Amino acid sequence: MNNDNALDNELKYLFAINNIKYTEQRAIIFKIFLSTDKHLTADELQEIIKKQYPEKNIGIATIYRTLSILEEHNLISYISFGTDGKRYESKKDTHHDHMICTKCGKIIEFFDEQIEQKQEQIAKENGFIITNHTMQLFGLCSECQNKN
Amino acid sequence: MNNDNALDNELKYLFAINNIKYTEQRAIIFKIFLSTDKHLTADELQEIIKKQYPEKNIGIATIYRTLSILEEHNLISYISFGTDGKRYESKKDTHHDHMICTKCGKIIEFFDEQIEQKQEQIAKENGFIITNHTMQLFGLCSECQNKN
DNA sequence: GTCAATGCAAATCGTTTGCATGAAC
DNA sequence: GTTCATGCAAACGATTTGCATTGAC
Repeated sequence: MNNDNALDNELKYLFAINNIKYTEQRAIIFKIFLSTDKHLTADELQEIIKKQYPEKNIGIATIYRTLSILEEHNLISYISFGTDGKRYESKKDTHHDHMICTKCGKIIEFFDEQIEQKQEQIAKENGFIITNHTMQLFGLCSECQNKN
Repeated sequence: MNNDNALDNELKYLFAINNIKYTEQRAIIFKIFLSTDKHLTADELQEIIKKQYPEKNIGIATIYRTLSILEEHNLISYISFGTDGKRYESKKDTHHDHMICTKCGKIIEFFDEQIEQKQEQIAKENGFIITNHTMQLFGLCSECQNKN
């Protein structure tokens, strides 16, 4: 399809300026992130690939390696909590933090300029340079509060 | 020693009101948390036990089980990032968040009332009830900035 | 005495690595 | 053609589990 070719060319360019060699596997993985707002584990990604590209077989090792590369180049980011592994999301949206429902797993994204500024200020006061940060509020989403 | 007995009795009481059966292993683990401000992994805990209580042998499974129980009852809390496992700390200190140096692993604790209030406000706006939260600023501590 | 906690070893889960093969430039 | 990416299977590290034994009440 034309649209797909156009997108592929965009990806080739994006990868090129990031010094990432273009391969079909990497493009597929990145396109999945562009088309969803979900926070995916490596496993879930592989499931999606099986459904969406049944003729392709992308090994789990390749998925992990690709996720690392995309993350190093700041094209995706991840959140992680407990033992359940990392969940990745595309960085097409601006930075934000997460509220996570401990009952149903729902993730709500939010952003607060004031908190961001405060974080920078606190870091500065401690002679610390922030390269990255995560903030996660755990609790119950409104639906789960009523499900008792 | 008398002091130890007094502490043990306090722990017995603390465990009792939390509905945690008192065992020597659990007491040892909890006492280590009371006597340090470090953020410990299960492994590190076992090492400390080997040194501090050479005559005791506490299995790693017991340590993990105890950590879960103490955490469920809010007597300890943990931070986790990446694949390196959870790091636990006692809750004897008030709530705080963490700055983590990605070079040397140093952890700086901090607390900001304004951020805490903002978090509550944002949660409320989303109909979300916070039970718990973590905020981690990753970057370089002042020493590591100069080590280049 | 009963039932839950422990230690041990085996199992599990997410992730990483070694290696032979295949694709990108 | 050379170099780097892939898929597979084996390795890994943190954590969990099954089970026989021990300890708490």
